[in-house]
Amino acid sequence: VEPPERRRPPTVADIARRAGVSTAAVSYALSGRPGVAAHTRRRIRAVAEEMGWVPHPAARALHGHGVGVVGFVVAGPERLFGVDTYHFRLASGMMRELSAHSYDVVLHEAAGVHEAAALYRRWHAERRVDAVFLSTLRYDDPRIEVLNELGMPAVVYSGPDVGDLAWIGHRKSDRPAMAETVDYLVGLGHGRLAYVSGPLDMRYVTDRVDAFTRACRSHAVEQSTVVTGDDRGDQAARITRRLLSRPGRPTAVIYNNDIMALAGLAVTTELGLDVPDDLSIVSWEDSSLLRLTHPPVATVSREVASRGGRAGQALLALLAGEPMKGALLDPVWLLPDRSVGRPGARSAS
Amino acid sequence: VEPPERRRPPTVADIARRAGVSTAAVSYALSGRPGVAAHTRRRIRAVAEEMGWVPHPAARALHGHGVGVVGFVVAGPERLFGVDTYHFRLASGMMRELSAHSYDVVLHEAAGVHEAAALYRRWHAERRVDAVFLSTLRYDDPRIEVLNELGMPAVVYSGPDVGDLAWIGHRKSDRPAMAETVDYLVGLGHGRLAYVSGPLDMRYVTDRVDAFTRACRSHAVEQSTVVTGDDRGDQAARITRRLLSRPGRPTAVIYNNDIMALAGLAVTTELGLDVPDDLSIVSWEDSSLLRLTHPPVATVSREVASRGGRAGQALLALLAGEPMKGALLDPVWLLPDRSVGRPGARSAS
DNA sequence: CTGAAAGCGCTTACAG
DNA sequence: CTGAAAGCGCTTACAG
Repeated sequence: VEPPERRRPPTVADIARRAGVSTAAVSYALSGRPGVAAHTRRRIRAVAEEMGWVPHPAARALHGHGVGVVGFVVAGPERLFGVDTYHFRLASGMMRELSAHSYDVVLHEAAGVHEAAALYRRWHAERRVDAVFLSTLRYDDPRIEVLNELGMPAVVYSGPDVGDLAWIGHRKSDRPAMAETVDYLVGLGHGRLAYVSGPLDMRYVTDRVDAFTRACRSHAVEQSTVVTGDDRGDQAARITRRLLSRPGRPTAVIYNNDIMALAGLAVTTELGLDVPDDLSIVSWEDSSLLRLTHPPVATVSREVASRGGRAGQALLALLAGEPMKGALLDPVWLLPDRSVGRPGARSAS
Repeated sequence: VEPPERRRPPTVADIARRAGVSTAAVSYALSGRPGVAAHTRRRIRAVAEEMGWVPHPAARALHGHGVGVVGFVVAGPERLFGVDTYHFRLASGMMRELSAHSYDVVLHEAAGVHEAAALYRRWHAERRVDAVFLSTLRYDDPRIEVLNELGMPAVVYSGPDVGDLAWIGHRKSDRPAMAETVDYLVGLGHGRLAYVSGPLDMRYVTDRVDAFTRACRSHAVEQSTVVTGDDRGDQAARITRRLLSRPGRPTAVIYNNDIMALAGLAVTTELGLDVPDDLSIVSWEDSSLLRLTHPPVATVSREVASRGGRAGQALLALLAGEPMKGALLDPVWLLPDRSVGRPGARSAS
């Protein structure tokens, strides 16, 4: 057996020599731009094909062409990596769309939005990516500023209010879905509702909180509670324990994500309470985890990967230079399941 | 509003002009190699710093230097992406290690090992990555062959039997941990054990199956069952239902991952059985999910991200040209929890 | 329509 | 120790 040597791949010069033309002719022929006769083009392409030629991206990048890479920085907090799968699912959908067009996706974790912004600067200086995707917008998000300053092509997952950057998102963020969820619970007879939220510096969280509060007020529910969570399951468990062990405990709880809902469900069961008779449980952003629990948990939104796919399409449009300002995602709604019912149904019947 | 312009970053020529030296002097000064006087070097570096110079990776790549990117292809099956978080956690640990050394990580999903091998060919031809990380080895894995043929630097997560490629892994794969787990369960009095495995084309799976079978045989347990799963929760639920509804049902089940264990736990509870009195449950590769369930589930291995970190270190060694053939990971063992107990403890007490 | 030439930003032998 | 020059693989005005 021969030693596995990295064979030197053929260059345009090799092709030019073999085809008996100049490297410029090869370049024009291969790029598909006018400048060579049709038959010359055919011949050059045949030679290139035969020699297994593939363009060297570094050489192309030197001429201002893209490097064929899109970056996605997941901005902390660090303790969530590998627990909350939300961003990975988003990335997964995005990758599928982009890789079909030969784009690679660089995934990066940053401890926070400032670290993410610093990374954008480095990526820009080193020309490592052609565009970035950005999600989970904060208030006064420093990333937006930096991207605008650098003139770095970007798609932001948010509402239509991110300055000049392109975006995808829902028309009124998560407000309509939250309002509808509260309507549904109230319609079932729930009078004491709680929302265990995510961190309040996230814009989508305050949107949900606000919609929750408004909807509860408009229905004049007996009691509405918002508890600020940190998206972690163990904290959600502690919060749930506290909520359920006080008098006038809620009859329905909405959790910010599936890990939290899972933890809430476990605590409820452990306390000897029944779901949904004693407590109805609703979650957001499910990863299909909650269809495996007993009982399965109702969730507002599931198809995270498909939203990542839409992000990928938006990025492709942007990179192709197409006019691309914003794209609305399909609205999400509560999908009821056995974790939700009329309060006290068992004891009542 | 002005269109956001991409400012032209400074080049070595800019620095040379400003410092009054040649571009060669700049290159030597910046690379840290001999060729310029110490004070010249200092001055040039100061100018570079002041101008915010960062090397253009494409230009460096043209000289045979690496592009500063490591690739990790997760090879199917597709339906698992975004559900099983194992590879993401592995990638997360790897990223942390590599990004500290300014390497980016390209994550890619492929439908299977042949698709992954094809992607390696493209990456090699396009010089997109300096090295790859490869996990979840199959039998006669085509990826190994292709990587050897291309002479592409790679670290394989496996045992020490991958030809000339570098590897990380456990000395005897997962065999010792599985054997110890069976010992532990038998020691508690379990006589009917089941292992709900992953797909049998994975080498680590057959290692676990083999160790399970041997250990059960050596203890002469009354009954040992291996059911081949596909790593999905819904299938694990069906398997568990079948296992538990037949006479002589197992008293302890080992699941191949945490999603399967979660589903198994839910089915057991739904059937009105108690964990651990009626059934003890053990899982593998937990993402901390199983510390949130009721009861929390005993798992064999948890620190997946830290193993990804070790992979990252191995890759860095390889890329630095250090002699790097193999590295052993810390052994993993069963961490008992409340999902495991003596069979029939409650009825007995 | 075609070719010779310069250039992208960096590195590296090669003379001084 | 230093500088002028060539080159990595490709692209793109610019003459013919």
